[in-house]
Amino acid sequence: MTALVDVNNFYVSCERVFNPRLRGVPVVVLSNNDGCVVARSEEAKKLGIAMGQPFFEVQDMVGKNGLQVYSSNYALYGDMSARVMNLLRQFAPEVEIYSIDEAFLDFTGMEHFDLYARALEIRETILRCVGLPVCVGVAPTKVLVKIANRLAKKDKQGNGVRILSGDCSDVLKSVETGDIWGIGYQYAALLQRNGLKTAFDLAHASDAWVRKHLSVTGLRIKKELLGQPCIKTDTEVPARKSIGTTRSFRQPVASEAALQALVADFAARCGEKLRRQNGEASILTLFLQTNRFATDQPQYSALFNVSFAAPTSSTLPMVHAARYALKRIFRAGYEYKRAGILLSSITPPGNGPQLAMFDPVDRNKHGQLMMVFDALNVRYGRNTIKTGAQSTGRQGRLTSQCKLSARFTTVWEEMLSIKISSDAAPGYPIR
DNA sequence: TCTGGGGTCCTAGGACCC
DNA sequence: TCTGGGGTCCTAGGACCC
Repeated sequence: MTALVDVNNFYVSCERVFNPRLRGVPVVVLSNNDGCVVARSEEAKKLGIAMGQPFFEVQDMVGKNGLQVYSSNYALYGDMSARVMNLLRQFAPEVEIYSIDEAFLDFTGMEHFDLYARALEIRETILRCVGLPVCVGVAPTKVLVKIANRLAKKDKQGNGVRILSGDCSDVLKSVETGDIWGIGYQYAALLQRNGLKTAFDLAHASDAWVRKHLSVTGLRIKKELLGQPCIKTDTEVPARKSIGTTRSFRQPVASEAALQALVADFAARCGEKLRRQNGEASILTLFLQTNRFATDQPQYSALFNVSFAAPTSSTLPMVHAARYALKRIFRAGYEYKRAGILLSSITPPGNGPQLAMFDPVDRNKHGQLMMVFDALNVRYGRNTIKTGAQSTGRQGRLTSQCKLSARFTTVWEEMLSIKISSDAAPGYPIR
């Protein structure tokens, strides 16, 4: 058996831990650029706000319905997530951290325990120690445990725990195909066209048909619905196969000079992420896009790959490659809305392909330099030291964050302070 | 006016090898 | 008329996840 622990409305719940006034009222958290809604409280869902909906479409609810709005605060959410994951490790020998707010727990061999009581204990522990509400599903396969967790969340009268075992036919008949983990919008439409409406229908379709139309991934989902585990629990944190830094700009950017600085910033950020996982990359990709929603404006999008002579983790050749790539694909006369840098073909140090006889980058020198870069930037804050090609920070913010809460748990100066009056706590010394 | 960011896996097709 | 078999690697594109 496998358990899935998932924090309810994670980003919103994190904000509520430090601001109890947000409880019981509609709250949403926005995506990076304050563009889309990425988390909603139950009250916000009831107002009809959809996941991924552009914020400007619901903005009038701020005044009309008392909607509370927050920019995403990844420093806070990342730290809260780490606290939850640490607590979960005491409940199972193997924990797979699947995303920032959910984890699979391997319950193999625990079938003779009271799994329901154990799931309840997980829920109570997380709530008591971190202040976050979670739901727990338990089932024999990952696809089924996703369904169990979803049912636990949907049942408002229940206590946040749902166990699926034995014959699940009735449950599967109540689940629409689009609500199955791994069946997205396109596959759900395809299944619908072919008369498969529920998880039960998919589970009993022929293997050959599923394989043909939904590829091997679909076939695995089908078997998991029948209780045969096909998707392994992976507790090792896998090294990333690609690393990217991409941004949509609040104001479109037309000048090549401004883009040169921005792509240098993205490349430098990618280098930091790559070094954190102790990898080297062989390929750098730059892409540029105009605003695809502005259909009345001329559209252009392009992508350019640069291969390094030898795999590298140094920011300097990355910045150089990014600027070179921009020179190759930049076209004047367009308003660029989005750009990004991707690193790929990532290998452990010294293991990647070398494409040239001589590596133009002095590995030792760059290695030491980057250690100093990273140490300074960790100690004194991001971009304390950077390459001359990067932006100077004087151009003003390119992205916007309208309402960012404090980094309550990771920055001393932003820690929550509480005033206690002597009337509120008679008999206790006030500090 | 306004529309995120960061990933993974799979498939088809082309180029190339012996 | 008729034109092999068995591979690898790469890329682009499509699907999905949170």
